[in-house]
Amino acid sequence: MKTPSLPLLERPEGMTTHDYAFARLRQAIMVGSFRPGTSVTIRGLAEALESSPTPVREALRQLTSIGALQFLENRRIVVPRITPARFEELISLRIALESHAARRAVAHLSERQIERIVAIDDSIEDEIRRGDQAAALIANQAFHRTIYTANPDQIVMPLIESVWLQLGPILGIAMEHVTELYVVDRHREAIEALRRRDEDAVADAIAADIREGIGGFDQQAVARLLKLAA
Amino acid sequence: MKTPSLPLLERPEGMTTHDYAFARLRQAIMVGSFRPGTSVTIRGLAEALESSPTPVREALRQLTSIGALQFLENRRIVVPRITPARFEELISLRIALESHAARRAVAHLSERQIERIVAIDDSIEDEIRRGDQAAALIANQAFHRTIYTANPDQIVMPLIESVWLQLGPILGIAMEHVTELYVVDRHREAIEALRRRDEDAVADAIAADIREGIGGFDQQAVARLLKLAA
DNA sequence: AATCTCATTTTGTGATCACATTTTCAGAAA
DNA sequence: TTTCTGAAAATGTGATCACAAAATGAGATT
Repeated sequence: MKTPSLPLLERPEGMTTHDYAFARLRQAIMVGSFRPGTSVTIRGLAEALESSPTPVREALRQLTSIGALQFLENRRIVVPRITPARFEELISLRIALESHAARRAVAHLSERQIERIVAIDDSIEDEIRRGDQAAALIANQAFHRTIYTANPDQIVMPLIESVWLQLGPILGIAMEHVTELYVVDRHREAIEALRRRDEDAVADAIAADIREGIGGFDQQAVARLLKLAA
Repeated sequence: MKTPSLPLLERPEGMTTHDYAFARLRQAIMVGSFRPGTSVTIRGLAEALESSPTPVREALRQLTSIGALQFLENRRIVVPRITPARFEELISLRIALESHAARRAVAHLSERQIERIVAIDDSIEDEIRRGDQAAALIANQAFHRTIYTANPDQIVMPLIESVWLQLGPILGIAMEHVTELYVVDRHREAIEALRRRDEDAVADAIAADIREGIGGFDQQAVARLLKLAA
């Protein structure tokens, strides 16, 4: 049983072993380090994380709760496989959730926060120029997250991250087979709409950003990617 | 540390201790057995469930992943408190998620399934007549769940249930202070729309059902309920 | 060469225990 | 009466172990 390698992640002092395991595994899945269908073992990950089964098992259980992993009937733990239909569901769900979240964040965004969002958008382009796909992905998520979490009572962010996690594995495959990073996004448009406090325009820009970004893969392209994953 | 009492739940043969603990705790929270702000302990629940800390802790960790519980900084485990603003967020999120889910289920519903949904709707009225609030609540959830899960590739149901769970505690309080059960719902309207395969009408009926049901509480009413919970 | 059998190994599960932190609360001090 | 103090109790954490189920793989059989 080969255990996938885990990207490093700083461990803040005082963080419990369980929280660290959860954060590290979560990030690994989010950035596409695990292939769909990969199976992992508690003991294997415990060893990789230099800890013991108990906290790792708790982390894995949490990850299944948010759809990032799956405990099968035969007690095997696997990264869920993605079908073209499931992929399409995930994309349409992203659009529904994130337009909703963006719309409800508009009223809470200060000029200051909008400037921060602009800075994040610039950093995305930096990472793309540098060719660091994983960093660009993280920055792109930060762009979206910063908008949505401007709403202080927001409940939706964990749900959105759950969908991101479920898209992680296919994203990892896509990154491997794309030589040139796509630069197309609707971030400028979203920012302009934020400045105008135009909720409809913000929601539309976010929806278009998703649809034309990862959602832009047609069914054939997804099927091709998934074949590569088998 | 008084441990809240848990509604009984059948334990299928072969179900692991952890799965049983999770299912039982989840249902308890879903039907409002736990008050907002209540704190629970691992050992207390382990005793109530006649098992040991390990599987219970895993179940609690999962429940935090879906927003049903909260591990505080000081390591206390509590049922999240609800503010009027949070309540409003949850309702608007329910509407966004469930209209989306309903819309995407329409094409998959067979006549047969629609008849099953009608039967469930009848059973809701039975339970209301009988005065069994918890049973009516469960049946109402079954009504919604049956519609949404007609879509076989659906991803959204776990997210919807997460929102239901977060509404559970305030629902429990509401049930205690409402003598007569409200019978108003838009189920008939939704069923008619399903029969016509009218996606927009289905989405509208579901949205109205939520808005006029639990969502119908205005901020003042919610604040009053929450004061009762303190 | 393909399939079957069975012993070995691997793996998830759940109970237990030691430890450190937090909470509780009785008694002293102001 | 209120506040402070410190010892005892309660609690979350994580490592370990025994157990049962599942997976593995070598050797036998067809």
